[in-house]
This record gives sequence, structure tokens and C-alpha cells, in this order.
Amino acid sequence: MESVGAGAPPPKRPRGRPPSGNPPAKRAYSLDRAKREGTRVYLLDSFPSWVQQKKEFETSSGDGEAGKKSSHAEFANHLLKHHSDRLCRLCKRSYQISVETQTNKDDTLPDTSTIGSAGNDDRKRMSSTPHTSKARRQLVEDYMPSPIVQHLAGPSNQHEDIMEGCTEESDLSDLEIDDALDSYRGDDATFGKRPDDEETAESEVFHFDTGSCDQMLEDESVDPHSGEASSDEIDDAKCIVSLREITKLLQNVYGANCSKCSDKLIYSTNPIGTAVIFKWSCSNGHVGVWHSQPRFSNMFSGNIQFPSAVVLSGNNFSKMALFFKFCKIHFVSSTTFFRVQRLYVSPSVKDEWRTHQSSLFESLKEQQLCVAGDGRTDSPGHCAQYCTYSFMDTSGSKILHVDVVDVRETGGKSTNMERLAFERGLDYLMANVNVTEVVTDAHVQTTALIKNCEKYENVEHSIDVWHGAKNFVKKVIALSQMKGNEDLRLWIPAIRNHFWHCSRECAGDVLKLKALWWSMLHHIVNEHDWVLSIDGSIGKCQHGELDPSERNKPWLKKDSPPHAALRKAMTNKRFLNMLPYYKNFKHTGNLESFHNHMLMYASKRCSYSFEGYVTRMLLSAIDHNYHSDREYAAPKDVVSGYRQKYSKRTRKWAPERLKVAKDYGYIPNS
DNA sequence: CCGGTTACTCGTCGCTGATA
DNA sequence: TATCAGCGACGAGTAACCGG
Repeated sequence: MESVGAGAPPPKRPRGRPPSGNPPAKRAYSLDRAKREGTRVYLLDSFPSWVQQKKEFETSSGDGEAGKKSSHAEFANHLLKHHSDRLCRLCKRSYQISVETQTNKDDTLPDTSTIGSAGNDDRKRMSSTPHTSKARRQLVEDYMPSPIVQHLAGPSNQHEDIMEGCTEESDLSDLEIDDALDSYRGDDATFGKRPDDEETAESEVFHFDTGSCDQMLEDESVDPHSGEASSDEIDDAKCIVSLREITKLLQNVYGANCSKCSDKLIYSTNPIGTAVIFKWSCSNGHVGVWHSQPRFSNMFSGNIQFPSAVVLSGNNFSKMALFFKFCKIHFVSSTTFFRVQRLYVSPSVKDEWRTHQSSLFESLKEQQLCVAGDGRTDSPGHCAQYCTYSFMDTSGSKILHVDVVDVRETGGKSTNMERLAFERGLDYLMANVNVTEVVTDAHVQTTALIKNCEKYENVEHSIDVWHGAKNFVKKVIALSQMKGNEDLRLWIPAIRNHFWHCSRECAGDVLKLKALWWSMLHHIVNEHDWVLSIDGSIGKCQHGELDPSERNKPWLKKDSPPHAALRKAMTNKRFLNMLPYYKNFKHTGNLESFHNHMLMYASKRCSYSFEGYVTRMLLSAIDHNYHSDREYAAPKDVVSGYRQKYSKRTRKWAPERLKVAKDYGYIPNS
């Protein structure tokens, strides 16, 4: 035996997880990764429910090893093994899955299954076996999940949870059952509290009782003896205080000596995330404690508000952690941050978006909508991981739907993401509102999809004029860079403008559009009247008398190399086949600016988890819609109502009219 | 029991060199 | 020249542990 107290004390075990001491062989490791990759399953929204059930499995495993940790794989194997003959825990009858009874009673909420790839089966419900009503009441009382789990798992889990509490002694009427379910299901705005304090997986982590951090702050009832915070205290304004100064203050208040025994007091500080606990004690065991932030259950309010604010304000953890580090301010760990993001922020944002989207659909359901759609990948080039496809109502400039596709959903082919996202998104929109026209960019896959798909036969397809002009000008630029075609370069802005002009003036008439378009070939060689136009009318330019003194570029010579090159491009068969798509003069400029706005929430330089990315995309849509109707900051003739903005294309500064500042009213107490 | 610390996994990207 | 594998770097996120 080792002698106690003799010599140096045994080395203290370092904190943290001990290393395995077993670095994997590179080759084996790669093969193992590839093997695992092939069996990966994404639970996404269902993950909190999975964790909850895994915990229950661990604590209730009847093999004498209750409480033994099991891996996800072990739990999955357990579920698979018992899938076919699983029984209700209490009534011992098989669960039955019926498509007919998989109806979400809360069908007023739109199906958000198309938000990302997650939850395509979320709306599927297990139908309960004919449990009696008393059993259901009992289960509502005894097995109602905490609102946070209800919130995290979504309505889809509720019936399953309810089922788990069934007994054979039920006698409630169906009406009472529905009442109980309705109250249990709660309202998006106010998450009901469970009647008891039974903890769930998440509440075990944080001891929270509500669905979202903001809701938490509003709904938490406070036991005056528990030392917990009221919502007012949590929403209170905050400022930064130096530890040294606050220590001085406490020492002034409580003194250097104990008030009970006059012994010397020793003060200590203990930072917990963004909060700090002060303790003072004397040698006789008299102690005092003060903490810098109100507590919400067992967590300091700042430790959930700050991580939430990082996401809600479009920042990311690493930058904010660095910011706090440089300021020498204690901040929460990455573990806490991602836990808060996963458990509270993401579900809250999704809920907010669902509510907002359903009210949008409700307000638009009687209208014939023209929607603009465009995709945006999370990184440049063809190495993108996610594609966000957003749809905007062209009349109201509100984002109607946002869909995120992971590259793995298209077999790793990033080029196919946009098509999938478009199709999924448009199908979802058509199921909720009356879409009569869709405006997209000139993506060939999208065009082919709408053209060849029967389900879109009643949807007119237009292509964004800006994209059309840009794509054609790109060709002209390439032509102008060829030897002998240099004169064409000066005409590029005019050709771009002419494309816009033709689209606007044709008024939906394709023949007129073509006639106007070809008139450029006459005009550019100083020929403003010609014998016969394509639409059978006398050919004539639409401009008035030209002033030779205002000419700043030379006319081209008829049939010269630049003129012939331009004619070839303008009469290209493929290009002419696409012209009808521009006859309605639709553009997606507002959508492009929304895509620019997305960068505020998800920079292309950062990579995010799927959940984190979807959350940020929805946040950007909420931000956009909430602020899209802002007034201008000042009347048109007031100079202070403008700012200077630089245009990369024209390389010029131009005034831009300012709108009133955003108030972010959708974030309570912001 | 919760938050922090540390090791580890996983996914992605960019670079390099071998090979077809 | 294109493609592929190997490798390291990095960030996001998780798991396992410790301290209070």
C-alpha cells in the first residue's frame, strides 16, 4: 500500500476527457469513416425526441443495468429489433400505424417539412389504440412532456407521449380528450405548463420549463422563495461592470469583518459563463453569496440570452467569443452556445417562421400570385454544401417560403440542388396559395422542369430580365474582346438597356418583343427606318430625332465584323427560343437584395451545421419581411435622407434614399 | 446537477503529387 | 490536362470527464 502523506502528493489528474492514447491508423480511420458515412441517418427535428427516448431506454432497461449509458447505435439497434413487435408500455397492445389517422390536428399550421430535408414524415402520427379516456387524462397529467420538449419535438410527438401514459382504466369522453389534448397542445404564443414538475431530457439539462428563451422570460412564474428571477428582472437592461469595482462595492456594503462574529471576511469570485458569483465567508462558517445576474431556474439569464443574441443578431460564436476575449469579458463555452442554439434558438425561430408564414398564406389565399424564386448556395462555385431557395411575392415583396437543400440530398451533386429546392418549394407554395406565375433566373434545369412537368402546366414561367440582360451582355463582351470587334465594346451599355426596353415595351406580345429586339441591328448601323419588320409592320426605331452633337460613340458599319458578330448573337436560335420568357417584364431584384441580406446571418466564409444554417436563413426571412414596409427616413427633397452608395458595375457613387432604422420588434425587448 | 475543459468526431477545403 | 487519393488545417459539434 502507498503511504499516505509521505513525500509528494500524487499528481492531480488533469481536467477534461483523458486521451484514449490510441490514435487510429489513418488508412483504417478513412475506411471506417467511409463505412459510417454510408449508414448515416439525419434525425434533425426529431433529435430531441430521440435523446429523450434514448434516456428513457437507458434508465428503464430491464437487464439489471439500469442507468447504463448506451450508444446511439445500440439504441437504434434496440429500436429496430423491437420495431415489429413493440407494445404499449402499459396496455401491452401493439402500436398501430395508420395513414388515415396520421392527421395533425393542428393543421392550421403549415407543414414545415420542406424547411430543409428534415421531418418529411413529421406529420405522420401514430394512431392510438382505443385507450379509454380516463387513461388519457391520466397521461395528460402524468406524462405530459414539459413545454420545452413539446416545443422542441413539435406537435408530432405529442400523441406518442400521450400514448405512453395510457392505462386500461380510462373513462373520459372523446370531447374531454380533445379538450385535454388541445390544452396540452397549447398555443404557439403561450406554451402551457405541465401540471407537475416531472423533468424531461432537456429540463434535466437546464431545468427550464418553457419553449423558447423569449417565451421563457415571459412565462416563468416565480417562486419568491426560490431565488429565481422574474421576467422583469431577466429583461432588465445590462451593463459591463469591472470585477474589481464590484468587489470593492460589496466589501463596502458587507464590510471587512463578519457582522456576526467580527472575524475577517474572505471574498471570492467565481465566473459562470457571463455571470459571476461572489462569496464571502469567515473562519466561523458565516457565509454570504451574491450573483451578478438573475437566475432562471438553475441557469443565469445571461447564459441563455447572450448565446441566443449571437444567433439572432446574425453573428457566430467564434467571432463573439473572440470579441469577449479581447474585452476580457467572461463568455459561455462553445458547448453551452451550441446547446442553447440547438435546444432553444432553432426551435423558437422555426416556430416564429411557421406562425408568420401561415398568416402570410392566410392573407394571400384569395389572390393569384406571381412569385419570384431564386437559389443561393452557401459557398461559391461548385463546392457548396447547402442551397437556399427562396420565393418572394412580387407584388408585396414578402418572402413566402425558404427551403434549404443539403448537397447530400442530391447525391453530392451541388449543381442539382437548385432544381430540387425549386421543385420542393414550389410544390409547397402551390399547396398553400394560388400561384399563377413564377419568375426565376435563367437556370436551364429550372426552365426544363417547369416546361416538362405536368403539375406546372397552369403556371406561367418568366425569367428575370436582369439575368437575361446580364447573360446576353456577357456574350457581347466576349465578342467585343475578339480582334476586329473592338467597336462593339462602346455599345454594350446600350444593348443592355435595349434588352430592358424591349421587355418593358412589348406588353406580353412575343412578336413585338422580337421586332423590337431586332431593331437594334438597324439602329446600331444608323438605320432608323427599314422596309419590313418581323411583325409585318413598317420598321422604325422608337426614339425621336437624334441630335448628332450628343453622339458619343460611332455607328457601326453595316455587315462589318462587329455588326455581323452581333447579328449572329442576337438571332441565335437558342436565344430567340428563350425570348418569350421575358415578355412579361418581370425581375427578381428585390429577391437578389434579400439574398444579399442573407449574408448578414450566414456568411459564405463560415460553415454551419444544417440546423444552424436553416435557423439563420429563416431569421433573415423574418427580418426581411418584418422590415420590408419601412417608411423613408425623410422627405424626398431632404438631403439628409440620402446616403452615398457605390455601384460596382457603373463604378460610380450614387445617392440612395434611406429608410427608417430597423426596430427588430419581433425580438421581444430588443 | 450544471458549466467548463479537453479529447475526439465529422465534414469540408485547399494543396500536392501520382496516374491515366 | 483531368482525376483521384492523401494529407493537414480548420470549424462545428459531441462525449466524457472534473469542479463546485
